Amino acid sequence: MPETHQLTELQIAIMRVLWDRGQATVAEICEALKAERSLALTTVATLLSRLERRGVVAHETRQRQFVYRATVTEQEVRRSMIEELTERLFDGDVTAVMSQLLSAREVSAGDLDRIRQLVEGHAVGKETHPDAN
Amino acid sequence: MPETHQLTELQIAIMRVLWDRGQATVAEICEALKAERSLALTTVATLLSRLERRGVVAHETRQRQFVYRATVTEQEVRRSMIEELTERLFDGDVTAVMSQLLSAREVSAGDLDRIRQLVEGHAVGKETHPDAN
DNA sequence: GCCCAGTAACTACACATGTAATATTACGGT
DNA sequence: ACCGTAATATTACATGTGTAGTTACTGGGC
Repeated sequence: MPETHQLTELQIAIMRVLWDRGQATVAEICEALKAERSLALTTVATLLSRLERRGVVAHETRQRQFVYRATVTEQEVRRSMIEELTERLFDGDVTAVMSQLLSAREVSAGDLDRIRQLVEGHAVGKETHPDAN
Repeated sequence: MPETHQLTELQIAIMRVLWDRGQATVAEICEALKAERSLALTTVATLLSRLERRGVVAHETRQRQFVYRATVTEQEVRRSMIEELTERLFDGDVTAVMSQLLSAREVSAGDLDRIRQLVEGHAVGKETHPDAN
């Protein structure tokens, strides 16, 4: 059972660096984040310890420095968080979420095409016999 | 324009009561929530004051009791929150969110049909105005 | 062998949230 | 007029988060 990993914006930003690079030192993460937000090294270090306490990252010491890596995948967190949102705010109604997504954003024609394919692909892989479309 | 309304699970639960009923007293909200979580009246009152401070609910006094109502619609909050999630965790990629939604949940054939219609409807009614819905 | 610079550890603080006890206030009845 | 009771207002406290200063440790250079 995957516990629910709810992360804040800043926590996600940090995780993103780890997901993208596989691993990183505090300094590297700090550097990577500098564009969006300028944080002190100690700040990033604190955040990382807390994330480690929560079990979503881990570190090993390499030549006197902590090298962090994520222990949960982006997939897992994405799943957790979209699931939570769907449940809490949309009462589990996937269609409502889709509707919201489509109406609130600019969705290019190409995206629409890919979405169509997703839906079709999903329809095929269903055990409920092929409904005539 | 629309500030971002990020609400926690409990806050959403309270808002839901207001959205469903239009308005409610502290006692009514407390009662409505009793099924999922048993909270003291004062707890609910505190939560409501804070929500009022944040501007998402308002109250009027009616025969000695506060009657609360939401000042933001469920639509607005849904939009805000799904938007935020899409942006932060999915890097704005609507298709990725869709994919996650489809793969992580049981989606009935009926839902798939409705989703198809959503997509088609969207493909047709593009550009002009962001109304509809 | 000693000290510096770079790291990590510890400490700190403000704000939001979940949770509720206690205090205050004021309406309605006798 | 007084009081009890039902509401609200005030106060409190633990936990999580964003943010960072200060302190402690230690390996490498002189």
